[in-house]
Amino acid sequence: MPDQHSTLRAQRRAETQRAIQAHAVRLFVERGYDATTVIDVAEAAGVSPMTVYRHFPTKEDLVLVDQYGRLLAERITASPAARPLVRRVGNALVDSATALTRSGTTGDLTPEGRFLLARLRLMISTPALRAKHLDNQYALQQAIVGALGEEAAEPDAAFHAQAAASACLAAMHTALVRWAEDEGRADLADLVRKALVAAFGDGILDG
Amino acid sequence: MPDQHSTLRAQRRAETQRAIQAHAVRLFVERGYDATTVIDVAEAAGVSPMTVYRHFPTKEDLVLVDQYGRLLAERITASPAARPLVRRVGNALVDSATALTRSGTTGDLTPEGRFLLARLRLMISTPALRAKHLDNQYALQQAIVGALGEEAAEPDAAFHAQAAASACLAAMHTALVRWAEDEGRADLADLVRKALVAAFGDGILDG
DNA sequence: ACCTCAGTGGTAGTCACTACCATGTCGGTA
DNA sequence: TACCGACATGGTAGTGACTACCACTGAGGT
Repeated sequence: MPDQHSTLRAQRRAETQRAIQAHAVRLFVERGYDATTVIDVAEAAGVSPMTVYRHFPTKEDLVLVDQYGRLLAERITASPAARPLVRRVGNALVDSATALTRSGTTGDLTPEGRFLLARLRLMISTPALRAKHLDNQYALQQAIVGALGEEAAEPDAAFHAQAAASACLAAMHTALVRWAEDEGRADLADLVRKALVAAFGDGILDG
Repeated sequence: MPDQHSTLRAQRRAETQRAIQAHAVRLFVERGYDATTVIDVAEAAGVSPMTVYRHFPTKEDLVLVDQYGRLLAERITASPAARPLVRRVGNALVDSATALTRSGTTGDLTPEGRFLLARLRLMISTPALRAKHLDNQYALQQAIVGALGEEAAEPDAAFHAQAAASACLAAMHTALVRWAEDEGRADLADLVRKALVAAFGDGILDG
């Protein structure tokens, strides 16, 4: 069974990766990003420095790598193409925020939410992380615009698409920063909704 | 005359800095950013590597440092505070674009415009430069929002201000990218105007 | 003539990251 | 059961960005 083979390997690999990232973020929070070397992270995780680099191409990726960016992009491209772009993006943002931070029953932060909060604080306060994070967001913006296809072929349409996509992502970013400053007490999905309404008016939201 | 003293010193320093940056950008364009070391730049400029670092804190700043960011910020904060933010920012962007790229009489690109074009292409194509450039833009956004003072104290107003400022800067960025892709043939101020209109409608522009 | 100090150069070191090769170990196969 | 292959990992040696510390020089101002 080659399926099970690769599956087990992948699980093993994913677990190692998760452990390395968890130790990295913990150390970065405790000692600061710049004051922590990749060797420190490797020792804490019980692996060699080379293994760290095998799982994370750069030190920044120890904080920035997550599944949510790809998940968000999939969610956006999977939404009905007939609807306006800002609604598609807006709903994907709100849905993701809800799923990621609160458990439905208790309303408390999920462990993933707490981890995201720690990573966000690092991203906001550390210049190197902030810069690369913004570049990732810009790449997502280009992916969103690219998903429009020929719709954005002419200059004017392209300007519109870039403006709409960047405004969506800026709204998300503003909401994330506010959420992090608030220590995660506010509801992230709510903040995203408010930021989107502030940028585009009430029309974006469903229901 | 302590004035002349510091003035002459500053001129000397500024000239060295300009020469280093010119050689750096030329080499980056010729050989590529990653394939060019700071030592290469230092040798080309006829100075020691340490002198390069004295004038530019990081290798990225060899491409990113310019006076226009500060100039733009001053222009924005100097504009009448009574007017809407997007109009203030928009007019400052259009004015700066006009001043920086075309001579009034011939309509050709100024040397500064050609230099800006080369730097822009590097910023767009090199990940490290793009990331730090986006972080600089984000810092400018925060400065713009900060210039609003208590106007943006409440959450809702802050969301509005962040959304407006980021949309302005995204419009500028879109125009700059389009201008660079067009090899500088189009009129930058025109592109900025079109991007602003695409984002906000006709209302932003004066006259 | 002397002093000051900004601008510059040298040396040695840290750290992120890479290329190349060796090892082990686990899953599938004869 | 004995073997094989492939992937995850470890080691070594290097490059390049960047810093800390100290020394020199030359152009002001007294």
